[in-house]
Amino acid sequence: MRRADARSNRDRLVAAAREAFASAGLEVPMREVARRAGVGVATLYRHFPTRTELVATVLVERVEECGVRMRRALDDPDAWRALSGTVREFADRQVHDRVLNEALLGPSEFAAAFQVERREHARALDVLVARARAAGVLRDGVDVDDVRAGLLAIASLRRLPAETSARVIGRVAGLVLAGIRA
Amino acid sequence: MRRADARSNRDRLVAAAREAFASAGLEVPMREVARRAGVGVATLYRHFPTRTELVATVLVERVEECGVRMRRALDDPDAWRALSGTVREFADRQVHDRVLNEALLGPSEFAAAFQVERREHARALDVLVARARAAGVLRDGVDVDDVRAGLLAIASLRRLPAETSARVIGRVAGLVLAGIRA
DNA sequence: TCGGAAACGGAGCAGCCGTTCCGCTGTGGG
DNA sequence: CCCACAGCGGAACGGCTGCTCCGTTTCCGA
Repeated sequence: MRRADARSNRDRLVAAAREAFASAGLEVPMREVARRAGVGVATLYRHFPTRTELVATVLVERVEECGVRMRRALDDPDAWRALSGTVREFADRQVHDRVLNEALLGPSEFAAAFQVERREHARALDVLVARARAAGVLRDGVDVDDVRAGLLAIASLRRLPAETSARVIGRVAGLVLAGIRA
Repeated sequence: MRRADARSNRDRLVAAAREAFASAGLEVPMREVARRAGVGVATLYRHFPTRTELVATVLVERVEECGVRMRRALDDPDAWRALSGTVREFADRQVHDRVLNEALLGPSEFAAAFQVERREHARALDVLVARARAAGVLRDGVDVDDVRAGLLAIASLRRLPAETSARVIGRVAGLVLAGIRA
């Protein structure tokens, strides 16, 4: 990538991929990403030798963003607000960016690229749930696996058509929160 | 289908399709269904001109079975037991037969073939929820759309790998029930 | 028994997909 | 300014899918 045009094409590809993934899901054809970026498929493949690498590249930035929010939640002194806010943010992301959670939950082919982040995320969730339980705001018997199952359920609603998914996801998030609260 | 061998092949195809759909999901290739039935693809296509018709044929029997259970729930004098039992049965079906709910919920390509059943199902759920609310066992503000969203969430967990889905679905069902109960 | 229609099997078609090849283009160091 | 070569576009490949065509086999009534 010694030439300036190559770098600019790379940037346009990443931007096009981010946009395409967010709006059409992770399974948009490579041709479509190239088309949106206004380049040929060969150019796309020169910068990202496989589909997986393109997805991983787009996802790292989102995952980092996500880590920031998690750390902010950990700083919240109100244990219930921290946990419920995390669940709601997660649901929101599902609505506006149908891609991200695939990297953090679910046995996705991209999971391998984010092992470290996934573990960090899981540990943060452990802490949030433990603190909520210590604060007595959780229903008896609820554990972190329940919360994780709830998040997974929200995440798997991503495949619904966009018009209905926002409404359904919102309701499910409310149900999950009501279901774990004391 | 004037010949006996044709009828027997048809039966074998339906059996193979039911088995294949239940274990591998609705998207198994037609070739694979034909292979399991021990016939050629042309035979499969002669009996079921499109993939959709095959799926619909396999699903009707399940859907009817489902209607029976719904009617049984409507007869239950205990409103909470009727509703929660329905949710749990729904979750169970998701675990053991990853196909059925696609026909009853969700904007699937097969929805059209089951309009009547879907409407009946929806009305029965309306009644179950209305009775549960009248009995005072529902949390304030919970309506039938919340329950439907919960069912949809359970249904969309179907794509998880079989080992984990049973556990996750069970937990989500518990969460949903806890989330709607007073 | 026998012959024609019914039913069959599997190669083949069209249309997706991710990925690669290769001849041309246009950038930028000398 | 100029031309080597990094970088490009898009046709093409291989592999998947749902679905069709057609030569061959098999049933079954007369």
